[in-house]
Amino acid sequence: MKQLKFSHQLCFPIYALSRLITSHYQPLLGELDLTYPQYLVMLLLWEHQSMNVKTLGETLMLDSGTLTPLLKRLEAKKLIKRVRSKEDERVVNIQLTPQGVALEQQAAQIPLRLADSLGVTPAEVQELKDAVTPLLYRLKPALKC
Amino acid sequence: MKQLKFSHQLCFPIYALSRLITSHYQPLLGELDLTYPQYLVMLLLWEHQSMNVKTLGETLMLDSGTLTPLLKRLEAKKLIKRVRSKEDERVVNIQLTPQGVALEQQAAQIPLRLADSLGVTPAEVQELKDAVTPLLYRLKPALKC
DNA sequence: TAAAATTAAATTGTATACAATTTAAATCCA
DNA sequence: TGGATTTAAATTGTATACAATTTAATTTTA
Repeated sequence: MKQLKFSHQLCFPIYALSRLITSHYQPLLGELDLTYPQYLVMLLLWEHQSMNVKTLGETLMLDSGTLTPLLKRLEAKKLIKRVRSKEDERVVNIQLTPQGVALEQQAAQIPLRLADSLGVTPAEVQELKDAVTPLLYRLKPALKC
Repeated sequence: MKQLKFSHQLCFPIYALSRLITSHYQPLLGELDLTYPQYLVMLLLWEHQSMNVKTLGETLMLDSGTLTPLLKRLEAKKLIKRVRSKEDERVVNIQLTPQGVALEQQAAQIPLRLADSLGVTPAEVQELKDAVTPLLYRLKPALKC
């Protein structure tokens, strides 16, 4: 059945490439004792200082079922604090601790080291981003979240 | 720190798009009681009849820690059989049951229905595959597996 | 305004992923 | 040939993902 041939599948290369890139991050992030999703959260906090769980979830396209335990692990490592909002008790704000702020210095070289590990040129990176990003944000509204 | 800006990250769009596409597969695969990685295994078996765990792992870039429990679940659903090779007792061959063979008919419309769900044109699909696939197979040898 | 509906997190349960180790079988080679 | 090495799966343990439900707080609205 031609349409079910494995090599015809679009999705597999994206699924496999995602895991492959993550595996290249792993030794770099391991030096900081972070996983890749934890690193994404830290990137957002370094940029925005404080975000709540809902906003983190919208940006990363992850739900509270994934984020709550992940954030508890970052809290256990003393990189963040989880603070319930005074104005709206349903909301939990995530803030960096001094250790969380300080970790940014150690992370500074990761993007360059990752590109080196992958052996990709800036042009290739841009081409790939240009191919993937529009589809991602066109599809995103279709999600329930 | 400019290089750590979230919007500059290459990897996130690929990571998020992979999960987003999988979420579009989910309702279609749910009709067959399959997950996306289980569907990938079934695609390979429909094409090749029999594959061992190692070959499945090389093709899907998954290790036995992922595949062994996944294959046990497919076996519990009576879609496959796990048969230890007579020639080499270390090898486990995966074979389709009659139910596993029959499921291909029910899966026939999934690729078209997925493309419809994503709202992508064949040209867009091809462009994306062309951007992703070369990098995937260039990076693959760097993996230990 | 008080019950109904909505919202934000947390919780529960299932299924990947993957590192690291273990087990058992096959192969190497001194 | 027989111990050392290698190989294929399985196992163990940790960390995502995500559907579905629950809990608690806020907002809507009759």
